[in-house]
Amino acid sequence: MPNIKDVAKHSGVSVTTVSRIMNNRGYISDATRKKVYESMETLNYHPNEIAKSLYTKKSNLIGLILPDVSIPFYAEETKYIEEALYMNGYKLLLCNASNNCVREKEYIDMLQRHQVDGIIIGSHTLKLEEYMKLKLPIVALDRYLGKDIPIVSADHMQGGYLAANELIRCGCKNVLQFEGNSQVATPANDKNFAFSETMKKNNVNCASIEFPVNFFSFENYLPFITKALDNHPNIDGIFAVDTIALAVIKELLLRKFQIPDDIKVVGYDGISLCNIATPTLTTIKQPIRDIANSAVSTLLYLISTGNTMIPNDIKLPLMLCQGQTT
Amino acid sequence: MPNIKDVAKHSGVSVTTVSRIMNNRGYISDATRKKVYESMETLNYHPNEIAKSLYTKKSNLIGLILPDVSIPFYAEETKYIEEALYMNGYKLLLCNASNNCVREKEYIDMLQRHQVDGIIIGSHTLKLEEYMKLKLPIVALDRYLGKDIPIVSADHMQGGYLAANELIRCGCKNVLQFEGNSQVATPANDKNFAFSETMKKNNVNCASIEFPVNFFSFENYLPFITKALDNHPNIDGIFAVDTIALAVIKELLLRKFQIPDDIKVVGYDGISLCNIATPTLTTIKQPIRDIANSAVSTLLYLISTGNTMIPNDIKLPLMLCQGQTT
DNA sequence: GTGAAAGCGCTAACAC
DNA sequence: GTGTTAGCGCTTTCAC
Repeated sequence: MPNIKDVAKHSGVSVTTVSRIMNNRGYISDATRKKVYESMETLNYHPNEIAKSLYTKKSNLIGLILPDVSIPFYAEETKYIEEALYMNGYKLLLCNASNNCVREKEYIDMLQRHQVDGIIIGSHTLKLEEYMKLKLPIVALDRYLGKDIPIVSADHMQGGYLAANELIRCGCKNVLQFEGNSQVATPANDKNFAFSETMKKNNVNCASIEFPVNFFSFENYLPFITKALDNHPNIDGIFAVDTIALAVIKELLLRKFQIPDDIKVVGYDGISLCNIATPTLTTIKQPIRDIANSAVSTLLYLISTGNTMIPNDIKLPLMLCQGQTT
Repeated sequence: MPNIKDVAKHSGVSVTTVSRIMNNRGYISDATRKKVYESMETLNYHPNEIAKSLYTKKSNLIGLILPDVSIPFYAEETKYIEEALYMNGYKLLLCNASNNCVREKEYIDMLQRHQVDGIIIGSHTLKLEEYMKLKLPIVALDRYLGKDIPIVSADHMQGGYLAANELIRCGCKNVLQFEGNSQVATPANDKNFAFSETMKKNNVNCASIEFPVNFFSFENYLPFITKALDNHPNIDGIFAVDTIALAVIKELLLRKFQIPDDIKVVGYDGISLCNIATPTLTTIKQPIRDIANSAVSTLLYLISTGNTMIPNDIKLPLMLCQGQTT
């Protein structure tokens, strides 16, 4: 691989000049510029970002730590984050922490060694101190990682309210919600609080079932759901995140329930699959793209201000997406 | 951030000694080793991989170029690739080419500038020459990128055969398959060939419909599917990749078909959602994890041998996953 | 307008 | 066992 010296030699100028041309700094005569560009072309020169990073102390790399990209919600989030970073000249180092604290710690360490300019974290298996002692710019995706670490998330209070209202509108009197685990420190738990509060205010019976921590695999859902439905035979409305809602619907259809006649279902997240499922799922859609964009712009802001200006937490509005389950 | 010099000074040794300790090279007395480790701890030292990479000419970074991580199949593939890389001490730079040749070209250029040690490519929007002129180790994921670029994929001939046989077993006499676009140079097209050949041999009528290029968004599927079903009213079996199969099922149920009584459906890919859909989809499951592992080990092999030993293409076996649609 | 040279943080001869 | 030093490919100050 040719380097800047080769280009300089080939075009008969100094490395300084080549560097200036690459970075558009200082005055360069058109003749020189042209000559150098030609040399780059013929030599098939690719500037070495690593050498540049070493000097400038800027890698243009951003780490993204998630529990698991293969979960549809995270997969979509990742896509939009990558896109927003790309638009701003940054590249994405993807880390699947797999809800494993050893791995999450190793990833954070690795990202630091690789001199990433910042980290977006949507996982949370470590102690708050671990996050707070990092000297890097960090943005949390829907997680409470500690004081002074800005959070970007949907406005889950509003989300829970929207879900509750949809079931109330449909005349439900006896509902069941599947909650995320309350141990996980995430604003997303607000949706369940808002949901049951709204139900209470409207005199609707509301039972809640908490999912175990890190219960992400589809195979695990069904037995858990079966038991929940057995224990709550008289419900007429259900609220759960999309993937669980889809599994619930599956079980309900097996039990010969008519949806939405006998029982209504409202999902949460708004992953693309809701539209392709049968029946299509009524769901509260998180603004995945806006969340990604906000997370990226917040992080870039932190980077540009040297991580000293702490921006406010950001809460983005959700939307009801009407499907065939209500 | 402290550097190797600071550690050396703090522990009263030379940078060489510190470097040796970090890399476990040469003889070091236990006392020195202990002293240095302590200094690292107290200074909160993180070795700078960028400086190391500059010297060693090895970044331990691997680029992954895909059309779109948010597509479930790619999302799962990405997860396993990341995992396999992590196990081998490599990190993943994720690139969504979005079926856009300008972006794909920019990504390849960017990955080269960042000195990645290799690239896994599951996209294909550029000319073969563009891939072949790269001096980097490359592995193609289910794409023909050019001579001497090894391909890892499922054995799609077998896959198409399995799909056909399942429909034949169920007594189908008049089937329809949705094909990927034949313009895209991928071994995956083999499945459609094998499918129709097997049908022919068994005297089953087989119509084929080709999807437009880069037709990935769920919203686009339905009108296309509607038209296809209108044009083929008397079919009793359908073969399509999972996401399309799910959309087809949706439309069939809308038309009051009984599945599988009136019509059988076989999917392809075996994404996790097949199990959670209602009815669960019978599908030909690609060995996503094995593909990821093979792609990574092939790439690491190329890297270790200096990209000179061209390994054979790898074709991995698929499996029928029985669901409720056949 | 252009060049010489120092230095970013690390590794690896080579010396002792 | 440990230290001195050149150099990886780039940017930037300072000099002309």
